[in-house]
Amino acid sequence: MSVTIKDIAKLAGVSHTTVSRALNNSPLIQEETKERIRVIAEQLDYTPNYSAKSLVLDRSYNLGLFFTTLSKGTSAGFFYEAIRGVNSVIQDRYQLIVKGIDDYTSFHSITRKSFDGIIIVSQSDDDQAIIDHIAAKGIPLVVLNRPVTTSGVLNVLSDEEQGAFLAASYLIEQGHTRIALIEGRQGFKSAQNRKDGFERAMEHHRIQVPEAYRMPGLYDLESGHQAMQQFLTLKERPTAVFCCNDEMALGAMKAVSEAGLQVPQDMSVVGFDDTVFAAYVTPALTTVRRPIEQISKEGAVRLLGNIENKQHETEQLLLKTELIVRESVRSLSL
Amino acid sequence: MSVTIKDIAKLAGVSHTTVSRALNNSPLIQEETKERIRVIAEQLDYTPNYSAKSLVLDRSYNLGLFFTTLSKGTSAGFFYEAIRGVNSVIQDRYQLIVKGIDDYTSFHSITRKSFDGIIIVSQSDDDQAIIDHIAAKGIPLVVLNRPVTTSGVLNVLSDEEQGAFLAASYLIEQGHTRIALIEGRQGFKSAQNRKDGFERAMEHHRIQVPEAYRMPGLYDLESGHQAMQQFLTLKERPTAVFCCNDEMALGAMKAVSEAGLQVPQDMSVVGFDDTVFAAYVTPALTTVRRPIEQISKEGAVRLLGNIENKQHETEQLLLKTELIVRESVRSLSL
DNA sequence: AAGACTATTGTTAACGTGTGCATAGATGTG
DNA sequence: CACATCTATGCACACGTTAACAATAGTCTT
Repeated sequence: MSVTIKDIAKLAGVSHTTVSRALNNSPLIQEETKERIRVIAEQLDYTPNYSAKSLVLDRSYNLGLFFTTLSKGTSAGFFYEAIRGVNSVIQDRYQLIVKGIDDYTSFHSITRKSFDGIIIVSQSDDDQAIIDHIAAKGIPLVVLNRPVTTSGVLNVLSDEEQGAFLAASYLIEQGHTRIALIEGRQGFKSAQNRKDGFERAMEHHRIQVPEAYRMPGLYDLESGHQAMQQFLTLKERPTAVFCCNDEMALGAMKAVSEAGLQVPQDMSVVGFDDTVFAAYVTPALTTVRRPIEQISKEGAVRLLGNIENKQHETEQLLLKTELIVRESVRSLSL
Repeated sequence: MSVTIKDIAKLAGVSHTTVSRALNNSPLIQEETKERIRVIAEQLDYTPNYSAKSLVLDRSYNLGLFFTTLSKGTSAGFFYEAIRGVNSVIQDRYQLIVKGIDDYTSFHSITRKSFDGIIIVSQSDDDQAIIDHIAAKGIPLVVLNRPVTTSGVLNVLSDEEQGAFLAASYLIEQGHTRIALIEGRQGFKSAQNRKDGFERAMEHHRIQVPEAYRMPGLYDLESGHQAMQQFLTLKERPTAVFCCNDEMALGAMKAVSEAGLQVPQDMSVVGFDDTVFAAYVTPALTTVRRPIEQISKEGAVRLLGNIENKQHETEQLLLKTELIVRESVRSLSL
């Protein structure tokens, strides 16, 4: 049996209502009464029953943090940074409930009663279904990492198209003209954005990219590895490869060294994400940094604001990406 | 306003009691009545209010997944695999609440009412305080990744001492005698276990490790990098370095190549954990694999069993580690 | 000093669900 | 046919908390 406000009330010789008010620091209660009740609560090691609170206050104290998938395709570093960012903001005001969207067989159980607010770290257009569901239920929602136009939904993301443009342009500025592309996972919005930025840079500088210089990828080490192996068999090899994330870049670099070649002397490589190990591989990887932790922090802050003020500040926040030049690209212009 | 069992009752012309029983598939209710009620519930898009259920059933439907820290020292891959493992087991029966133990200012709010069970992924002896608290409250608990003897607490971990022994012995078998150690983060149990395994191998083969061959580390890239830089300044350098995790090994390898030397020709390196990138760095890293995802799955399965059967199967499950030989160690015995 | 007002506390109902007990009807039994 | 038994349902209360309203005592005003 756990201790309730009624137990406290009995000991303090007051009604349980007074105890409730005292513990919630209501101005209605005399200061000395409050103090007396607080002391007793402390002694009894009282903890409020949050189920009861939730029932009457119509708040769950739960915040959902949903990823497109937990089981496939989400990179560990991304996942980690996102949770860290959100966690650092919510502190102990809410419980953080982590879920993979693809684990839901039905969105039925997602209601106003079970979540005070939801953060979706979205990697795929397929997430639109759950976004619509949540918006329809009127649950405060912020979508991170992917642009979204649903009305009433907050949106925080980085400008990945611009980042890819930067990286691809950098390759061109270093004198490369035979440039290949390893694409991201099919269906992930980021894959499309990064490819778009790449294409724009190519068109802008009037560089042709033959079909053989394009390979699909899955955002993992192995697919980057395979794609680069493919490029290395070509008669006229590319001199540089733009990889849509760092993990594929690492896999690609592995393939280069296995073939007895060197990065960047024989092949230049750029990645995307600036994961923690990018600076530590040899050669250090030139890549694009996007502020995931900042995105998730901003998202959480905005969500909390939205929950508490009820005001729908429906704006999209676009954070800039940054090219991090290291050692994996050779300059051909000298 | 959301729909409740009373709304359904009104439409079905029965009492809310009957609706409650019908939806919980009680044998007391006639089959056709059940069906009629189910249809109406479906039409109204009824979802039970879990706060109310929790209040009366005294179950929270929450499972806590606590890490020693979210903000410092936990590696992304470790974190990711642990969450995946647990998530794959619980499916939709419970909500998974992720927290960092160091975010708690007080354990006061951790009660039977707020968690049906808790999984602690423990990396430090300091976690004993929260373990004691949870055990005292009588909440079903499983501790992963670190040995624990508290009575009534389930425990699943890998035998890291043995893994480190394997790896260190392997270095010796390859003919190395000047072997250095980069230790794990101070206070983390794994750091102690791995060091112990290393020491045991050295003693077993009667190999002396001078003080200059031991450096503290923080489990991150940078500390591995610094430690190796230190070793490289020594007059009589080690020929091999045992790093207490892969990230430090990667940092160490970086330092070697920065010094114009090569792994494994000039310096052999072994890591620990077999993180995803271990196979893809150049040279591929020889390391020790421990089954984190399996540990977290086993842990979750046992916890659920414990919650539902109430039987305390207080056993410790020790999973074996495995040496993964790749290319980062040179054989001196030829 | 009577009425109005204020400060503090208590009474009671409500949130949505589950369950022990009562009840009514149906069925069986000798 | 009287009684026991069984089946299906309803009634009333409980879980722990908050909040609208009521009540009491004290203070102020004129």
